[in-house]
Amino acid sequence: MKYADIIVDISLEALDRVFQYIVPETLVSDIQVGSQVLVPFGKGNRVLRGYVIGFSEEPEYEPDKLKEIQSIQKGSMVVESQMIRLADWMSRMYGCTHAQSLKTVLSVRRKVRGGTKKVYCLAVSRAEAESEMKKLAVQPRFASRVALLALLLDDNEGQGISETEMKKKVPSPTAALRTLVKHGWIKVREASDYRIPYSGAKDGKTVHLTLGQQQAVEGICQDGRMVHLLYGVTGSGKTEVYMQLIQRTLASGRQAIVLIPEISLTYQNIARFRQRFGRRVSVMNSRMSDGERYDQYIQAKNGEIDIMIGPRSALFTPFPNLGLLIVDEEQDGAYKSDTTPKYHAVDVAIQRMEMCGGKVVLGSATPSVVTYDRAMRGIYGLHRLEDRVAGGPGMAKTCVIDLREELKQKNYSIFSRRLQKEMEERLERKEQILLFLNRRGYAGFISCRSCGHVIRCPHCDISMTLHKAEQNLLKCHYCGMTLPMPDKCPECGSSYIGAFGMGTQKVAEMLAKRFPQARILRADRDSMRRKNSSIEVFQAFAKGEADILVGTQMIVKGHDFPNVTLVGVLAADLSMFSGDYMAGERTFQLLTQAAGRAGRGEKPGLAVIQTYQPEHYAVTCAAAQDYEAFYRQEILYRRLMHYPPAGHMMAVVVEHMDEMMAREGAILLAGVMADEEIQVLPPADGFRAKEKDYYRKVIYIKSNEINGLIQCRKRAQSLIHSDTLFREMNVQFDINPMNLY
DNA sequence: AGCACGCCGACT
DNA sequence: GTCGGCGTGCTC
Repeated sequence: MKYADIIVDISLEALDRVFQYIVPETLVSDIQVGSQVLVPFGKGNRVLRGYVIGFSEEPEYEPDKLKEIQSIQKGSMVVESQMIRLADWMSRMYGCTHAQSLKTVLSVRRKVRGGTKKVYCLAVSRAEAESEMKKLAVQPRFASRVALLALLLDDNEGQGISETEMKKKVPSPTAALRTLVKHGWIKVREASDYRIPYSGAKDGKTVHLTLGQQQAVEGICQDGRMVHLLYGVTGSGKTEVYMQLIQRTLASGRQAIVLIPEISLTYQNIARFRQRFGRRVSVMNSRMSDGERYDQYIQAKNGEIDIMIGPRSALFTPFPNLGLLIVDEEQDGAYKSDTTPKYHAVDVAIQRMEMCGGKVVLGSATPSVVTYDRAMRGIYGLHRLEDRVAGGPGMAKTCVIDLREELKQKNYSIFSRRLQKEMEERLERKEQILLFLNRRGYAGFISCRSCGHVIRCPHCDISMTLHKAEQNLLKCHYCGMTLPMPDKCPECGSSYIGAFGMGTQKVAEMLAKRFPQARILRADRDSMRRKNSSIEVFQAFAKGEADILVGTQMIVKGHDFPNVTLVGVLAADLSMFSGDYMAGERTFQLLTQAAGRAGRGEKPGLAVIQTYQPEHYAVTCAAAQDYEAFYRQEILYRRLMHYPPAGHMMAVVVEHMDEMMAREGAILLAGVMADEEIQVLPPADGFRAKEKDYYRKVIYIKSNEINGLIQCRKRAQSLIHSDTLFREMNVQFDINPMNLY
């Protein structure tokens, strides 16, 4: 006997779980995951729409209570079916439950369905209602009805009251509402709360593509491969290529999704999309409420829009015939979800398009090593936009400053002499300066100020981090290896060795001391707590209300500042030794982006990169703006160490209130996961070993095949479910992690 | 959400 | 006794 796991009517929160049904013999050959079926449900066996999410051979519920599936909806797979198959894939890939992946993919399930909500209002005149109320008030058993009528008489200004509002004032109004409606005293009305869509006009102007842009568009359309990398520097006109591709997609009756890392980032570009495609475009952002997002999904499903622009979650827009999925700035870390399921938007995008037969276009000026490797191996199509569009900004000059040399020259300041000189010039000429502190992923690594040497784990070849709490031990957080903190540099014997650290606040203070005449603005997490203050600070700086803007990565990803002609990277080392295998890639990307911030206007720009390791390829290649050279170096390291794309990795994060328990759990898990095909590193302390009373152990696993990781995760999960030791334990799995745990 | 079951007070 | 109102809990 075959049984199917089915979820019914996805718009209902209360029914958000799996029900098992018998698959009748006649349907066995037709049914599959994602199939839409009709099933009898509840006491009255009313027929509901359901979706198949899986099968089993054994009943997991009292067999005599199981009902049979009534029928399968034939014909084309509707959007929901596609999305459910996608969720099913995510569950298997990322090891989460169906409930978790369905919540992500179907994203918004509201208490009230369909963008409208039910409200109650009087069906009779106020006078009639009042007399009825007085009649009922004589008997205490009508208390609920009296209260409800009073409520409706009280604040009814014609808009009605929803049941949830009533629940706040009357204990349980459902039954009383039922009788009142039945007797005709009150009625139900559907109140629409559709958002007003954007109503802008198209400009309808024709655009002339450069030769490179034309070749990219034709190449992507004619090439049989599904995934394409559009590789071009900022200002090379990727957006125009996107728009052409979208236009063709729409012309063939299909829809398109454009993913962008963050909404503020490409504000200008969104305006361009709107001008071009008018009201067929919808824009989603991460600050939107579930309700607003739901309305957009409904519009997409109903064919009222055909283009969705937005962050990660826009990936799940239920377009019925999606033909194109663009991921702009595909290397951006924001595409990796930090909550379960920890999916990567690029991978899910590819999976979704495989299911509906469309194309994926990944755009970037500094592609991720994984993506570029696939393009180099011919798995993805590769299209280069070599030239900058005429009239656009020129390339900034770069210069690398060796901070070891500054130390030798007795300059102990955090600003090199060259940077100071350039800053003075800019201040005099009334041009603006960006000072960038790349603290992203920063962990306290140990380096020598004198020779630049950084202490790395002998096994994992990543920089080790200092744990002051434990007698100054150095730890590798991949394999857990520890070393004593040396008092002299093992390379050159200098005693100028120590933890590297610097804060934006400290920089701002030193800046004020050195340049008392300059007006300084700060932009980092701490100074940006208030919701809109980042926009305010950026706008103030753009208007010229300050001379220097000091900040973290947000300033290199922020707006264009045409009057900025100098960008200073205070210590490239901060991101270069962050203690994971992606440190080099991240540094190269940040430095390239920082350099790109200088000279966006007509004036020539300069980027000054300060570092203790000027010979590191992430620095030299970024300074030369040479992505190819960087890739060639980086891929060697990845292959040598079997890091992605040469292999796959999984982080298993184990958290418990008690450190011994966390350790024991991690050891047990590492034990069941071990296998000849894969390499399980010994459990190590997390990068943040303790957080909010929870101790954190991390196990890293490497495997050439992703299936190896999925298999060993399955073994770990069945241990977690069977052993009571894991009851109080929080265990998370992350395939190809991008952050430190 | 919708449906039924069971409890409770009032009424032919 | 039985009828209708009302609260509660379940739906494979």
